[in-house]
Amino acid sequence: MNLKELSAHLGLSPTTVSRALNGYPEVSETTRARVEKAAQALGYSPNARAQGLATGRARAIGHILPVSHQHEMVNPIFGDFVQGAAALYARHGYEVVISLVEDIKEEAAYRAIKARGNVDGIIVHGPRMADARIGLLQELNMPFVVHGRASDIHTPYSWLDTNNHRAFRRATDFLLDLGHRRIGLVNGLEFMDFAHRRRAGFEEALLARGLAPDPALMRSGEMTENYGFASADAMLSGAAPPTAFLVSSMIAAIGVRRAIQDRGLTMGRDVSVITHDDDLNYLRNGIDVPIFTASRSSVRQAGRLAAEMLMKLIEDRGLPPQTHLLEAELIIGSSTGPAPL
Amino acid sequence: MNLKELSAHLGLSPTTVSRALNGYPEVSETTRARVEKAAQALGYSPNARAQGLATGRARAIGHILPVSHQHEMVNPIFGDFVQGAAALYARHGYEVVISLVEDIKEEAAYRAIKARGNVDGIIVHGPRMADARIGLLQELNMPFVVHGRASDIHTPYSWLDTNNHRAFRRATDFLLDLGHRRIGLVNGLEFMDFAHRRRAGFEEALLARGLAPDPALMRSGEMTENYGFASADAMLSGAAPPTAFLVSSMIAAIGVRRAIQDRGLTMGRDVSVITHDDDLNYLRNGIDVPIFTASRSSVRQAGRLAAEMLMKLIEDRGLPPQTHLLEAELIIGSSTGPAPL
DNA sequence: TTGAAAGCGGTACCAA
DNA sequence: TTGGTACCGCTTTCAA
Repeated sequence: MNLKELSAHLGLSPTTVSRALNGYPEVSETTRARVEKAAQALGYSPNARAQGLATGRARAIGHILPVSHQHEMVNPIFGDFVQGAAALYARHGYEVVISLVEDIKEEAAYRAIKARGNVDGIIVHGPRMADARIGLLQELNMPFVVHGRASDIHTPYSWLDTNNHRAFRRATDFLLDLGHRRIGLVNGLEFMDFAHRRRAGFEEALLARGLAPDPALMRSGEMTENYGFASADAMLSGAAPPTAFLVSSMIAAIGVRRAIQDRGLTMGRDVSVITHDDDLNYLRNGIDVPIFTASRSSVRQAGRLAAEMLMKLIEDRGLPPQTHLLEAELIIGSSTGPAPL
Repeated sequence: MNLKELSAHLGLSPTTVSRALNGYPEVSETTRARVEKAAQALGYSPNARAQGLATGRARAIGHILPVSHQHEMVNPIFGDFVQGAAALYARHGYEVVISLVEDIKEEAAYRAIKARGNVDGIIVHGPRMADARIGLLQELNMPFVVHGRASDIHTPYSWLDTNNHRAFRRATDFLLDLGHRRIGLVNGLEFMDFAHRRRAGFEEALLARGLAPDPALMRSGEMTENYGFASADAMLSGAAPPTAFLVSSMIAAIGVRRAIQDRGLTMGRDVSVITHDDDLNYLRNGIDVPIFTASRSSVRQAGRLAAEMLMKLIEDRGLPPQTHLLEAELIIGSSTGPAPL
């Protein structure tokens, strides 16, 4: 059932039927009612491609996942983020299109996405410090919102981020307040913007107490369990091992905890661990780590916010860049908690 | 840059340029080379909507997530599944379109998806026992692959599933072999097909040893942490509490373990827990549960397989239904393991 | 208030 | 081997 058939069925022109269905004012109310009833009854839905071709709008948002050859950056929070966003898009009649883009072919890929024309806007995931995608999308005049930020880019653009700096500043302060002086940082890849900010927050807290960050206690890498294990193991076998760890990812934290256990040390007594990027459920389960929340529900919430921002930008192209900074919570109600020294 | 402009630039007709770019044999090699070079240089990419309108093919696959008003069925494995699938689609030039569909409006939504025409095929997630979507999609002549199965549907259709029955049969046997006789089943909603099959496997194992399934030790519900807690707590406070739990989801298992701990019982000594739907990482971390794998990587693998099946169906409409049954592994190498009685 | 007709950017048939 | 032309299904000007 397409527009032509529907209009023939009604004895009207396609023009009138289109206008009736799209809420144009010049259609008589009786006609509109008749058209809407018939459309409903016959199960007519406009063909999105034809509509898009005629209007130049796709009514779809692209979510771009960078995939890298160097490191397998499967982002575990992506699913929740998209789920939150999709719920909002659906309410506004937008679809979600997901593309995996290899970082090598990035520029060509974005240009092709623009040319292919099946999205009206883009959510950029996993920004690097000096992410070339931002300038590129601006040049292409494609509306976009970055989930995260790019510290080295100084032109204004729309983003939404958690306050990684403050979260790690507070987490470090918390450990320092407990008396810890040698804290190991197991961080993500530091060309990723979030990892950079986390490290900055960590160092700021140390410096504020007159402590010099010790390079031997700071690691950066792709956040796998093995990376967490290797990092913690190396630090623990050093001359002056840490009494606490601040870990940028729950997955890496698993490795860190394994390294601690393998040495016969006791979590929460000999060594403490605080981690980010996690779900509160783990906490309630009595695992002895306080957690900076990037809980599943908070990630969905971020997705919803990002969707809202982007749709606003698409529908009002004159809008200035939108930004939003979410605060991470430090949860301390764990069963044992990090050990004071 | 569109086809018309490109062809004008080359002094050729749009027809010829289109043929050159799409690999038609009747174009001379010199022309093709010239066209391809120019397209590359000028950054031409065909407009997907126009192409789709002309060909009737969208080069996109829809992933439909049912959202329910009764229960918040956010599927935690969805992200990984889509990630696996998307990697395969990308290789074949397909995009992924995600739609959230409310179960109430299901029929209308699927008809609209068909009519809108921006996907060539659909992956159905979260099938129920007698899932109406299967008949509907067949009626609509829309290629589809179900992730899971629908036991009450007997017409042939394409699906890909893990062997839930066998996984739970084996898990139960394992506990029975260790001497457990009172095993609590904390299952998903049993109108969901996977939960039904898991229960069947559980009961089969009991019956095979002449044990009658005890309704007091079997629960069905949406798999949240609180549900796991409430279920386990109720069972443990019963007249004859279970000595082991078989739990259909890691999230619910967290609640189960909390209930055990709250009673002062020790996991892996007083009460054992086996769970499904989990990541091996937890195991390696020494948590004392053996696990039926639906690990993140295995879910991605399932996504890849489903994508492959669906693209085959789309490209060869005459193909008979494709099916694929994945076996879940029982991993027993945990640090403590379930306690023998 | 309604309709005819010209696109939107491609593809594919038919003719040359 | 190449080009002209109709058409995919809808929107939107312009005219009636």
